[in-house]
Amino acid sequence: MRKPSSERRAEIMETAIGLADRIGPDRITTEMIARAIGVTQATVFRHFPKKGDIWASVATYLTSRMREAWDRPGAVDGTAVARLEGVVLHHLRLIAQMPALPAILVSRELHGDNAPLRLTLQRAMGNFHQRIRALIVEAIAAGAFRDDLPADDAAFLIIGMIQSLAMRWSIGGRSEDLVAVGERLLAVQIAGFRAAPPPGVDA
Amino acid sequence: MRKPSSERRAEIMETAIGLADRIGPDRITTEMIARAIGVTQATVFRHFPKKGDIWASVATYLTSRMREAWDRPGAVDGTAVARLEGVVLHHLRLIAQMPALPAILVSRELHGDNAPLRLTLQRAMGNFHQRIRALIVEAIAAGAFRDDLPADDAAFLIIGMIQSLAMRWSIGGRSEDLVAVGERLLAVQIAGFRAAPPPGVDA
DNA sequence: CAAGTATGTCAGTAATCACTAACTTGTCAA
DNA sequence: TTGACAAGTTAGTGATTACTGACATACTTG
Repeated sequence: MRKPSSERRAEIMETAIGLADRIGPDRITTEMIARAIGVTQATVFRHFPKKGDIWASVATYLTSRMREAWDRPGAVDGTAVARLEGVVLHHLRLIAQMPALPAILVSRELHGDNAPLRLTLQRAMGNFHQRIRALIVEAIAAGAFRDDLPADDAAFLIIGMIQSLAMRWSIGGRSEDLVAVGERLLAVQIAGFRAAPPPGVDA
Repeated sequence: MRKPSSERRAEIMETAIGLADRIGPDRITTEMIARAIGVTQATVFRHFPKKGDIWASVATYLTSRMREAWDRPGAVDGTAVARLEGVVLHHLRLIAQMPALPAILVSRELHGDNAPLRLTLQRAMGNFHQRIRALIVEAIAAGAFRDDLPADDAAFLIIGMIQSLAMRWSIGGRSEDLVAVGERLLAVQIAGFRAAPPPGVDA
């Protein structure tokens, strides 16, 4: 089963991503990848000189997939709030398709060894934050969100909701419908952003 | 340097927790632990027959420390909201003291191999959720939070805020003051819970 | 003080890992 | 058709890892 290198490389990356979900990103061996594909271990090294090169490629692949999801043109119309919901739910759908994503993004395989790679990932996450923050700012300007809402922190709350939901979903047996639960939590969070300022003090 | 086994065991566990922060829970070797303590590798195995036993002990140690933080009697007085803030900030202080905590809690070392251990951790997390949920219910009853707030989901939002903040703090250089940022984010989150129901529709 | 036991070291072992060199086979263009 | 290169295999290597058994030395208790 001979394949052109580009195909084989893609196959190796996809296999690594798939295994990362079940085994854990840091525990995958080149032998496992080779076995899953149906080639010998040495073949893996023909296409990726170092094992770390696989993860570097995976990282750029994942960041591009994420950017795709964030910048999709379909999310251009509608209110800012609707677009915010669109971006968040789209990201959740991406995670549902690729459950290893959160685990890979925080793995030492990517963060521990390789400094430029770490920067790439941090920049990607930063972009996500900026995107959400911009939508929140827009929603405030449109009067949908309270005008004393700190957009920066609010964006972190949204991202936190996504991340922790994904983690819970991953550690639990994936029994729930990730997107459905996310939709519910997002509604609660957005309701809090929408509401008028708190009436008074409580202490 | 001969020590009683209980002391040595504690020393090994603390060293493992400390190394988990810098190296990553899944990458720690018995050699690293031994070296850090100043004994030979074989000594580690005298006190923990299997390497996994170290992590099992660490897990019960961590869960008990967390329970301590959640159930501290000092948090009994004050309004429900004030106690909620107390519990959250106390948990953040615990993380600041033990930065490896989030990484250990989601590591495959604890979740992948050992099924009963996984249950212990899930139960601990569940307890935390219940604790926060109960405080939210109380705050709703007291009129501090809107009465249409779903306590279950709101508790998940709080926990998500903590977890993602801890993760960001860990991956970034720990440059920020974890507790201070947490206080700020928590205020935003709670403001959303307090506010009156959203005035209208946006689409 | 003597003896037993708890703690520690020394020196391994088998398994596993990333990675390599030499050789073979498929593919495609001249 | 053939020559050249791309893709795959075989059979290793040294390094690392969790773990073990035999021996040494400190404590402690009768």
